[in-house]
Amino acid sequence: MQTKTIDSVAGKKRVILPRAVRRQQLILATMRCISKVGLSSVTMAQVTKEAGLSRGIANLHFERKENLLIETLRFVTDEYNRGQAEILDAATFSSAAEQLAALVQFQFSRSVTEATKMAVWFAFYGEATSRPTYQKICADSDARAARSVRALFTQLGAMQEALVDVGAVTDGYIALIDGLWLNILLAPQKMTRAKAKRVARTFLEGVFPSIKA
Amino acid sequence: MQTKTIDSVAGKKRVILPRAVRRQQLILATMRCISKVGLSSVTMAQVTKEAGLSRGIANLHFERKENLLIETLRFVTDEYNRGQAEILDAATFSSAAEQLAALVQFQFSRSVTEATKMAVWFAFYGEATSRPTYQKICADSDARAARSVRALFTQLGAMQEALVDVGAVTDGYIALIDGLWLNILLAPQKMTRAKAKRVARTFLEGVFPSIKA
Amino acid sequence: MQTKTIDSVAGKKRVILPRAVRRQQLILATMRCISKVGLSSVTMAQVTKEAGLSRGIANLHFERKENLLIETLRFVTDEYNRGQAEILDAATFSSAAEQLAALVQFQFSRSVTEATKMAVWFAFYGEATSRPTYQKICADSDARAARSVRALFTQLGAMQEALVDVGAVTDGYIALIDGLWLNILLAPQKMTRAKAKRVARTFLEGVFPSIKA
Amino acid sequence: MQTKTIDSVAGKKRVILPRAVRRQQLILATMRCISKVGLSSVTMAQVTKEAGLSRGIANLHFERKENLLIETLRFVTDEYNRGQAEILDAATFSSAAEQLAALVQFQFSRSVTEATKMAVWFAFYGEATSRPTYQKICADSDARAARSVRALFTQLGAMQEALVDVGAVTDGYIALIDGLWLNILLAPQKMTRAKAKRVARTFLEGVFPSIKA
DNA sequence: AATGAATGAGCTTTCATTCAT
DNA sequence: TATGAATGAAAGCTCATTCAT
Repeated sequence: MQTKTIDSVAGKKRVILPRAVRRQQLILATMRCISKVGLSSVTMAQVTKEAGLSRGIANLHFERKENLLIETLRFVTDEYNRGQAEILDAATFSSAAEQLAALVQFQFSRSVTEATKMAVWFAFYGEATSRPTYQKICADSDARAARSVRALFTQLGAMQEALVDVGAVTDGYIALIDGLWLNILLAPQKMTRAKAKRVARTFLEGVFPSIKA
Repeated sequence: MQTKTIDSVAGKKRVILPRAVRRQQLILATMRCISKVGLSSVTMAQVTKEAGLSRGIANLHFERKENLLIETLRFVTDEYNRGQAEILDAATFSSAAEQLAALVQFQFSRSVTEATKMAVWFAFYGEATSRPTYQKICADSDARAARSVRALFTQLGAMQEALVDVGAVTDGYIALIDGLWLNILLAPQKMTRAKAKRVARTFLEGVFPSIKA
Repeated sequence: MQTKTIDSVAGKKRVILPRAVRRQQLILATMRCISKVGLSSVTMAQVTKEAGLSRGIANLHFERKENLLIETLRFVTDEYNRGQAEILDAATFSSAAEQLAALVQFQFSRSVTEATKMAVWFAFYGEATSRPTYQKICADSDARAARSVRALFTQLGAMQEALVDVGAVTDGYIALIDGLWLNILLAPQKMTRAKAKRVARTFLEGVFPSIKA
Repeated sequence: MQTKTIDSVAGKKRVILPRAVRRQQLILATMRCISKVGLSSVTMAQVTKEAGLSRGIANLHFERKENLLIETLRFVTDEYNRGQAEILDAATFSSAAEQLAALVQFQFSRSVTEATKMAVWFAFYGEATSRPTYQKICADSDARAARSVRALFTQLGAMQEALVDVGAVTDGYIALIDGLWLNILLAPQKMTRAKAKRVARTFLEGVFPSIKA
């Protein structure tokens, strides 16, 4: 509704902050809104209210709603990719098996699987078919993620007695993770993080028996 | 195709058709629209135009847009569940292994994985978090699908030498299929139906060695 | 996605009228508004209110505000050109001199010089430089008007003893009329229609002495 | 030109210049903008950008957009009136006829008829009906201009054999000039300055035969 | 005096819904 | 039933204006 309400009563002080800070405030608010009302119902008014900022600020920093949404998707994918890279590119692990364990741990960490993020993730997946920009960002992120997983699997495969089809296994693993995330999103009480981790580990142990404790 | 016939019947002025026919015309048009422009951008005008019908007819048959969307989701999930049930409830298979093969075949059949349907499917998944109605329909459908898969897996598990954690395997398989569908949707040229079937079969053969030809 | 709550407040009876009627209602309302508040301040809300119609109807019939404005300009120029053509193309006059008198009479008729129309006319002239579409409509209208005036002047010129530079006279006459209109618009109490007619006639009599009664 | 010097002085950061200089920078920028995009589309952002100044400076020097526009109109009318006065009030001419020639020369000088100025002029005329302030400035300027023209015509009229209706001639001449300016603005390639001067001179020679060379 | 980030009123436009035909 | 003109709430966006720096 249009009524001049409570907001104006508060008589907020005008604060000036760096561009990057404002942008992140808005992106985080956007994530919360998408999670709350869905991508198709988010409005700029909601987002700015959620961020505790004025109506005009989003346009000041992102120009168009579309840009804010794209940056939000980028934020989520970048964050995930950075996290995964930290594990897979790290030299701190004594073995590939250990790295694998860390990967599973990360993929189903509270931070990665928190409802807000999962919701954002799948909200954009759902629109990706019809939005080339979303499509590209998702595809690029997926490809990057897959590449480093494949590298790890190649290492592990070399250690196995039997021949492993690394390509197929990578595809399968990636799909499995995506599917588990979807289940966590849709039925969090049925698919817990612990359960998901167990399923993922079972899959991996089936393929790479050597990693079994 | 059936729709063709229906469409061709539709003339220019005031053709009166059974309620069910009109509803299906609109639902199919909605699916095409969602696939084309995304769930968040579909408009009633688009849908009715796509269906070759008048602006007002959607409200006549569905009352609200929301209802049309819900019915569209129901249409897709029901169709899938009916198809899966046909296979899993059938007495025509000589063995559980054969039934499993048919299941995989079905899940990655052209009909099930066609872009339009996948797009609709994930469009609604993306909104499910924030829409209890979508959530429920998706959850119910998933549960039904999982139940019959689990039944089949239980049968197969009994035939194995080693003990199989049927629950975990079912969860894993369901997740794997969902993930593969997602990949087919997002990168169809990278994840083909053939590849997806191979990945699914590999997963199953890992768990149920007895099904290997 | 847009969701709408159903709250039908008691209101005006919904009347359905032909497209052409609605368009004209809106164009006339636009003219009144331009005259009242100026081209740069007209809003769609004002126009529809002035027309006694709903907020959405202008977009229904003109799609964009810009189109409504263009059609308004067209309406005014067409009406003028039609009126002028009626006089200059008419076979009902016994002499060119008579026709000339009728032209002056028309150009400063109450209908042509009414404040609303003059305001619209010059409002668009003022924007024409920066709007190719306005520019073109104005230029086309002017050219059409000039052509038939020139034809008449050519006839009259042939009847004169001295040589008349018809081109220059036409340009001068057209400019004079435009200037008089401008004065009528800006200072209606100083430049009356009667005065303007006298000035125009004096100009013409200076050039074509034969028309003097 | 003077502005150039001013502009080149303007560096990058916090150059402080006299109030009058800043105001003129902004007024000139406003004129260019009006000519480019039209009065109804000028924004403060555009103007300050055109002037190469910061967003906030216009408000600092003019308080409101409306004031800047009014000052712009004043600038244009004052400049014109000063120029015309220089000629008509001058004691340097040996005859009224010579003065008349100089007036025509001035009125269609490059400086007076340059596109930017003509555009500004008619942009404000177009809005004058609905804006008392514009209306008044235009009317005052017109009256001042008319007064001195009338004085000159009175002189010339006294030198004629036949009786001249000075009032009507002045009105006619003023209207003619306005109309010619309008034509120069709307169709500069059809109505050149030279042509306009010829038309004006022809008008004057018709009224004051004595001025003919 | 000068800057530009921040604000929010108000604009155009979209579109689900209603309803006369 | 069926149509599409009409409605108006609500969305995105613009931009004059304010004000901390």
